Amino acid sequence: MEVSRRWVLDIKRQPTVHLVADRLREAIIEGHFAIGEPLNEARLAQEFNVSRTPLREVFRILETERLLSSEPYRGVRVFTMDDDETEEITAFRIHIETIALREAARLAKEPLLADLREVTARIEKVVSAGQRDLFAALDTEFHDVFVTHAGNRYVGRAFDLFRWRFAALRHLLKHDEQVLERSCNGHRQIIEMIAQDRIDDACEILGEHIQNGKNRFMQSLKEALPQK
Amino acid sequence: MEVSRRWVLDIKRQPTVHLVADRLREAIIEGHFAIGEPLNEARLAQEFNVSRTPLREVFRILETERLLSSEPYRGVRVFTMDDDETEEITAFRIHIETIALREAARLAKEPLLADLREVTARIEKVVSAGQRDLFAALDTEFHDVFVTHAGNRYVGRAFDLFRWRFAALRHLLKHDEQVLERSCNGHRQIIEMIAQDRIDDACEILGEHIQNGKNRFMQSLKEALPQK
DNA sequence: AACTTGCACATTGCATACAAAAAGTGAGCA
DNA sequence: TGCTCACTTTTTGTATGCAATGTGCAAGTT
Repeated sequence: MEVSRRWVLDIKRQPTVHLVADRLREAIIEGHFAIGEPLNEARLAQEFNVSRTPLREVFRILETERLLSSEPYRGVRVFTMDDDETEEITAFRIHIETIALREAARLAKEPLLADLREVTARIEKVVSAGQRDLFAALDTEFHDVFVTHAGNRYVGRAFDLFRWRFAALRHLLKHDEQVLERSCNGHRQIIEMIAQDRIDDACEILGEHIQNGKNRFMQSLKEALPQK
Repeated sequence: MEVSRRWVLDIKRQPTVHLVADRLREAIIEGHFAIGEPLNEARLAQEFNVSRTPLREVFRILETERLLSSEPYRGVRVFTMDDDETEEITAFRIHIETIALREAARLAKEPLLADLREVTARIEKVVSAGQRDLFAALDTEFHDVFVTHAGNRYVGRAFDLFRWRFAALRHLLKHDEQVLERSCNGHRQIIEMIAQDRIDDACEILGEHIQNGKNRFMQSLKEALPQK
């Protein structure tokens, strides 16, 4: 059995479905489509230089990930979120991130703190340089740190239930100086609380931090959805 | 808008992908395939009386739901779980069900209790009749009650991350009288604690209840996986 | 004018055909 | 026996064509 050298050959061609799925997911996250925008199979297939068959498989994947929604014989469109869902996703996000924070602090406190500080340093550099457009991506990174140290794949998958949506929506947000400053403050406080083993306090602040973003999201969503 | 009579026309044909996806998912859950069993596209398509094209879309859906895993050019197979994953899924399940219990008790205590009691009554009837094979499905129902009353779609989706797997695996479990009795006891205690607004205690018992099942699952999985 | 009806066109759903990769087979050889 | 290598068979991956469904528009009716 030639399994021993398998890794050598792993440059092998990936089926187009994976490639296209990754590219389309990224395109959605990067905001290249509007919220709720319908996607035309034939046209999109042509743009990706593939046939409709693999593209349809991609649609089913992203549909299951809830980045797309579909109706029979009417095609797929980019996800949307109403106010109810925004409330629910926020409540859920607080739950999951709290779990991740607690687990990460319990299992790997020092690596966690190191990574949080590293990301925070980059954030502050960006903020003080006035590059507000870069903030959102880094903020996402900050929150990702908790999951990566929580050491539980299912927590990661639960995270994925909202991560893509927030990633996609963050392009709608406008950050002013005040918001950025408050957000950075939150990050600093969370790190401090973890360092002092005041985990309950850290979770409390994390929850408020997430909650703070919610209303701004809801506002941005309304502006992005003129329909009805 | 003619939405008022929409139900009249709702007999319209569902695309086969949905139908096949539901049937295949159910087949996996009902244990018609072995853990890790490879699925042959052409053969399965023939059995479902569809072509390979829609079946492949179904594969992508169930793959994203993690009921199937796939390797390029080597097809898909039914999921498996190693010990690590069993640990992680159990820890995660406790987290999510605890969240669901708390939210349900907060938002809809009385309907929650009513449903829990109703399911419990059916469970006890089945147990006292010695129909042990029906127990697992009803136990799943018991746990579902928390989610349905938690009023948060994302909690439901997080639940789905492990629900299908447990549903599929429960067919591997053998229940003896003692285990069933202990399980019923757990249910009764949980209901009692919720009724008395002792939510922390209820969560504690729920956690132990779930944890109890873990080792039996791990044992059953080992027996079902002779490979290596 | 508002509201249906019929029809052409656009788009999705599915089956088939072909291409590409993996798995199986067996002869040849040490 | 155990190994390699060429070849065949099987299986997966992708493209194309046709059928089924939805959409838009214009003519006809009240």
